[in-house]
Amino acid sequence: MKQRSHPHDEGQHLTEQLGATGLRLTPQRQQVYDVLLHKRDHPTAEEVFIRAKKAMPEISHATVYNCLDALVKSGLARQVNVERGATRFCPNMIEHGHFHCSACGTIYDVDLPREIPCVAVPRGFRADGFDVTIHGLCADCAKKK
Amino acid sequence: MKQRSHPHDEGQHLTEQLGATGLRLTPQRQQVYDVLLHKRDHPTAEEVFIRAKKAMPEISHATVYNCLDALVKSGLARQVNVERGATRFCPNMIEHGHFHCSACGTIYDVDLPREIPCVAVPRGFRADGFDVTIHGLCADCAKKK
DNA sequence: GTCAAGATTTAGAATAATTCTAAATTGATT
DNA sequence: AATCAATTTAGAATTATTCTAAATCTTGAC
Repeated sequence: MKQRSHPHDEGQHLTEQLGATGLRLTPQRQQVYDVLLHKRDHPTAEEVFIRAKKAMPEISHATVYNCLDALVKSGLARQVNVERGATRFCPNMIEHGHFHCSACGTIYDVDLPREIPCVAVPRGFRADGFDVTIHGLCADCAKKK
Repeated sequence: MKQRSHPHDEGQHLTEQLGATGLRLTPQRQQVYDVLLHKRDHPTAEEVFIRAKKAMPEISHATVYNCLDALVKSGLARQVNVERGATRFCPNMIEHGHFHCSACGTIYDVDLPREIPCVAVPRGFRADGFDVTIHGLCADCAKKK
C-alpha cells in the first residue's frame, strides 16, 4: 500500500480523468484531491475546506464544493452518502437494497440476492446491519438518453 | 405484498418495537409511521412533515425529526443515507465498502468479498456502480460497552 | 501575440436541512 | 392530586449546501 505515487504521473492521471469528463485540472482541484489523499478519514466538505486553506489560503467554500463535485463526476473520489441534501426514509425493513437514479434522483427498492457473502469486518468490530445502494439510470431516464 | 395489516396488530407491534428501545408509542409517532407506510417513495423529513400535517395539522417540524429518529432507533424504519448531516468524501476508488460506527461516527474502509453476486435491477435500468455500508460498532466502541 | 468565448474562482448572500431551547403538555406513578 | 420523566411545540439557531455576479484564467481562432 503505497501512499504517494510519482508526482508527475499523478498530475497526468488527474488531467486525463478530469478531461474525460470535460473538466480541467486546476490548482484548486489538485489541492482538494491532495487533501483527500493525504488523510483518508472521509472528511466532510467543511473539513476539506479547512485543510485545503492551510496550503492555499484564498481558496473559497464554493470552490471546494465545486472541486469535490468535479472529482466525484470524473471518478476520482466517491461521496459516501447516497446524495447530498436531505436524508430520506423508508419503512421497508425486509432486506433490500436501493437503486438511486443519477438523472432523476428517484430511489427504488431492489431485491438483494439470497446469498449475501459475508464481509470481513476488522477484528473487534461488531456489525449489525448493512445498506447496499446501486447507482445508475432508471428505465425512464435510460430511455431518454 | 400486503400493504396494510390489521390495525390492532400494528399498534401492538409499534408499541413493542418502540418499547424495546425505551420509547413510547405516541399519536405523532403513529402518524409519522403511517405516512412512511402509505407512500413508499423514500420521502425526506420535510416531505413527511408536509404529509403528516394533513392528518395532524399541529404537528411540528421538530417532532417529525424526533419521530423519525425514534422509528429508526427502534428498527421500524431505515434512513437511506449513511448518516444525517454533512456528506463525506473518499478518494479510494478501489472496490471497497464502508463501516460506519454508530457510536463514534467514524467511517472505516472495509474490504468486500471477491465474489459479488450480481443484484437484479429492474428491467431497463442501467446500473453503473454500487455502495455497501455496514453499520455497527468499531473495536474501540464495542469494548467500551 | 491578441482577442473572444467559455470555464473557473471568489466573496458573500441565499436557501435548505437539521438541531437546539425553553415552555407547555402528556402520561404514568405515587 | 402531586410528581417525575418523556414528549411536543414554536421558533430561534446552527449547519450544510447552492446560488450569484463579478473577476480571473485558459484555450483556441485569428
